[in-house]
Amino acid sequence: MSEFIFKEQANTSLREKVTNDLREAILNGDLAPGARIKEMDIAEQMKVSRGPIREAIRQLEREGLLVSYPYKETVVADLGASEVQHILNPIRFHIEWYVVRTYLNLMDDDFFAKLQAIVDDMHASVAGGEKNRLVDLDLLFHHSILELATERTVMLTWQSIVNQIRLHFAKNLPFFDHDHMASDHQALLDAFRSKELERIQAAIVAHLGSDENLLCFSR
Amino acid sequence: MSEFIFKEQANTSLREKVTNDLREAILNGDLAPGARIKEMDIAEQMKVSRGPIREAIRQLEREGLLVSYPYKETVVADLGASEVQHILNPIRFHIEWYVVRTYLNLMDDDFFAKLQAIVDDMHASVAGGEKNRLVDLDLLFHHSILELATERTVMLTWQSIVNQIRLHFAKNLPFFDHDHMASDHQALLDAFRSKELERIQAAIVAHLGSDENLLCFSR
DNA sequence: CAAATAAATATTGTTGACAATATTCAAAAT
DNA sequence: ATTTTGAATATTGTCAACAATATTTATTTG
Repeated sequence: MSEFIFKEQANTSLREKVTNDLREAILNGDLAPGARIKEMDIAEQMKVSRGPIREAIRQLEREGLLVSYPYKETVVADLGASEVQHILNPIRFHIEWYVVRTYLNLMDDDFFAKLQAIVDDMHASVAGGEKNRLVDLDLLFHHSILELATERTVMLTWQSIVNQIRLHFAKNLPFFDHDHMASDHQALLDAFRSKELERIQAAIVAHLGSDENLLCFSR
Repeated sequence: MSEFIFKEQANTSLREKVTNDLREAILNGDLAPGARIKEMDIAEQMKVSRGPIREAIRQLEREGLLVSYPYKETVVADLGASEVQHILNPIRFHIEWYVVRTYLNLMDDDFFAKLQAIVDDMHASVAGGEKNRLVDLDLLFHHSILELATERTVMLTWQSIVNQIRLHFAKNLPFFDHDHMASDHQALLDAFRSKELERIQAAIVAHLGSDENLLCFSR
């Protein structure tokens, strides 16, 4: 057989689509924090049975987007800014810094080009006022970095926090300096290109570490 | 109505019991890393239908104990020691250090007594050769600390890694110095009692931070 | 005999019905 | 009027049957 002409057809189960759609609705704000999730409602709107819905709920619960009270109800989670600042962002920082310093040698021209394309798109999004796209690109940038790692735990941990970060963005995006968001990632990329660990660390700290919660790692 | 005489009856769904039993089996080693999980097998052994089993699988997947390949199979996850060292333990460190420095004022005599009882039990477990109990007590010690925090994210993050830590323990316990495990926690507790932040930080670093991955935080 | 094809089996994915639990609302009692 | 009780309703939890997909085995074909 000829090989690798076509990309493998994604075998997405209904459950997976439901999970994605539900997550999207939460991050959109269509389902605001505190909103109750009624299985039957969702099932009817999506024209599927409750089975896949329930499985999706279990998954989103573990992603921190839903909170479920047995035999009672499940509601959309709320998230304080301080939790992002003191807990989630430091974890992001830690993982990313680990991956970067461990897999720096895997960063080649192709990789840099890919990141540069994302940053360029970010600038375009800012200019065009496409705020949601800006968030997607921001997280895609970081996702691309984490893809360098082979450890399953890296992606697993990322997935356990990334959607809470998205929720935070959705809530607070209006208060962010969008220009700064784009140029910040350019600075990160430039630091990667230099391959100087200290400069890279400083860039990541500047990007993720707030002044209130300064982190310094050695090695 | 009279009040607070009886403890609230735990309303555990079947799904929850299944989740706990499955998790237990994995951590016991009854289901070793790589072992395939056949829904029907489990369902028949537990005498329940596949519904709750599938929901439990989704949950344990997000806890990092199972890996699921759609339409194919789900297997018990494997975990490298380096992932614990470089990713999970640093996250533990971060959360615990955040909670301790933030909620230090909540540590009262009752709290210390509770931790002391756990440490005493640890020593007893070492003497009695009850290794699994030692692990439980170790993690209970840290869980008790995290309970000081009110942020939902703290427990959520802990839950997303604690069972992987347990899996790591189950795999490597024979190579640990059990005496040292117990006395290490006594040192932590003594540091808490002193309420000196620098001493506490040093104790946590000594406990969780390896020399290869030294962490230092300010504030 | 080796490779391709097709039938048979095993396993996961989905559904709709039924059971258990919680909530709401109206009637009764104090 | 307030509380208590109990029926009615809504919602979540569980199940067993059916559908879709993957794997294995047997069969054919060159």
